[in-house]
Amino acid sequence: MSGDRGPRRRRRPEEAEQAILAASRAFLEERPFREMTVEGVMVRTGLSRPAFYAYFRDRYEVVTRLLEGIGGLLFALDWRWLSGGEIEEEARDVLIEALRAGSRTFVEYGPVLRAIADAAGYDAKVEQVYRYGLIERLVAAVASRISRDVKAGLSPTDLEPQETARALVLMTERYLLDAFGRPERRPSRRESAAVFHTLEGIWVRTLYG
Amino acid sequence: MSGDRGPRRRRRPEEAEQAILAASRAFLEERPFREMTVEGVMVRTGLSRPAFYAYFRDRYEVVTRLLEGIGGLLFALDWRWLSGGEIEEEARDVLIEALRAGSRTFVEYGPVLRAIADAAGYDAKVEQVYRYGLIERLVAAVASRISRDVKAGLSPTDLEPQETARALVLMTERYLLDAFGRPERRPSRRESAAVFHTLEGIWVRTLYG
DNA sequence: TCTTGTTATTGACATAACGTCAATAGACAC
DNA sequence: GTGTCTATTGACGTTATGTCAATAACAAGA
Repeated sequence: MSGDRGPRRRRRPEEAEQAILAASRAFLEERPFREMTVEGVMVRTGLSRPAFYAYFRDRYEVVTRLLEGIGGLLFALDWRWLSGGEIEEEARDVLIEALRAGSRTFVEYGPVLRAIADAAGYDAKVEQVYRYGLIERLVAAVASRISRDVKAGLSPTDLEPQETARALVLMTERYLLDAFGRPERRPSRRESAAVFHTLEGIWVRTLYG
Repeated sequence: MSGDRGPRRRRRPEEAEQAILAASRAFLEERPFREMTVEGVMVRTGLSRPAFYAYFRDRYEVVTRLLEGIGGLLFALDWRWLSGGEIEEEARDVLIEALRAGSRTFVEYGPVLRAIADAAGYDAKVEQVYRYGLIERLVAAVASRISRDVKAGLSPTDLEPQETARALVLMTERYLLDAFGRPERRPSRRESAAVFHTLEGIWVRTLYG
C-alpha cells in the first residue's frame, strides 16, 4: 500500500523536533512557503500530521526557529563591521568583507531566507521576529557605523545614518533574496559575481563616494 | 438587527464590480492583506459573500486589478526618465524628478501597494504580475537609461546596467513600502522628506557619483 | 397594472487545511 | 512478565474557500 507508514516508531522528542525542522528545510529547498502545509512537511518525517503540534504551535513557529539558526550567521558581521578601521581604505575593505560574508549566507540559505521573508507577510508574529530580530538590528548596526564614519569625515555629512542604513539594508536583503532565494533558479557563478560586485559598488559609492 | 442587510438590491454588474474594488481598497487602508477575507470585503458592499465570485475569481484577482490601476502611474515616469537630458546636470534633475513622482505614488497608495507585494508571496499568479508587470518593467527601463549614461560617459563604466537597475529598483520598492506601506504608521512630513532625500542620495551617488 | 423573461443574488453544499484531545501503543524500568 | 510514562494518532470541530441550483429584482411589453 502507498499510505503504509509501517509500524509506529517512537523517537526522543529532541530527535523528532529536529526531524521536523530538517523536513521543513528540505521542503523549502524545493517549493515555496505558500505551498508548505503541515501535512506536506510531516509526510517527510514518517510521522502523522497531529504529531507536528506536539512540537510546534504552527508552521510559522517552525520558520521562526529556522531563522534563529541562520540569523546568527548574519550577525557575525556586526562586530567586524562595527570594529573596523578608521581610515577610508580600511573602512571600505571591512565593508566589502562584511558584504561578502552576508552574501555567502544568502547563497547557502537563500530559499529558507526567502521562505521566512514570505512568511513575514503571512503572520504577524513572524513579521515581528523578522523585522525587529533581524532587519532592524542590522539597520541599527549599520547606522551606528555610518554615524561614526560621518563624524570621522569618511562619509558625506548630508547622509542621514538611520535612513541610509535602512535603505541599504533593505536593498541588500531584497536584492539577495531575488538573486538567491528562488528554489528553481540557481544563478551561475558568473551571475553571482555580478550581484556581489553591484552590491559593493552601491554601498561603497553611497558611503565612501 | 445587526445582521439585517435590508431588502435585496440589484445593481448593474459594472457598479457591483466597482463596489467590490472600492471595498477591497478601503479594507486594505485599515488592515493588512493577510486579514483580508472575501467575507470581510463583501460585508462592506452590502452584498453576500458568494456574490463576490460572480465578479472575481478570488481575492488575488482583486489585488491584481488594483495593481493595474496604480501600475500605470508608476510608468508615467518611464518616458520622462528615458527621454531625459544628455548632460549630467540634466540627467540628475530628471532622475530626481522621476523619484519624486514615484515616491508620491507610494505615499498615496502605500497600503494598497504593500498589500499587492504581500499577495505576491501568497499567489503565483500575483507574483508573476507583480514581478513581470511592474518590477521587471521598471528594471528594464532603468537599465536602459543607465546603459545610455554609461556610454555617454555620465556614469562609471564598471556599472552593470541590468544588475544595478535591479538593485536600485528593489531598494526603492522595499524602502518606500517600509516607509509608506503600513496602514497603522503614517510618517510625518519631516520623516517623508528624509526618506526622499536618502533615496535621491543613493541613486545620484551610485549613478552620477 | 399585470405578466414575463432575464440575470443579479444568495442559501446550501462540498472541500481543504487547520488545531485539539482523548485514546492508543512503543519503550524502558523493575 | 508487568506496569508506567509519554510519543503518537484517529477522529472531531472550525474556518475559509469556491460552486451551483434556486430565488427574486428589475425592465419591457401587454
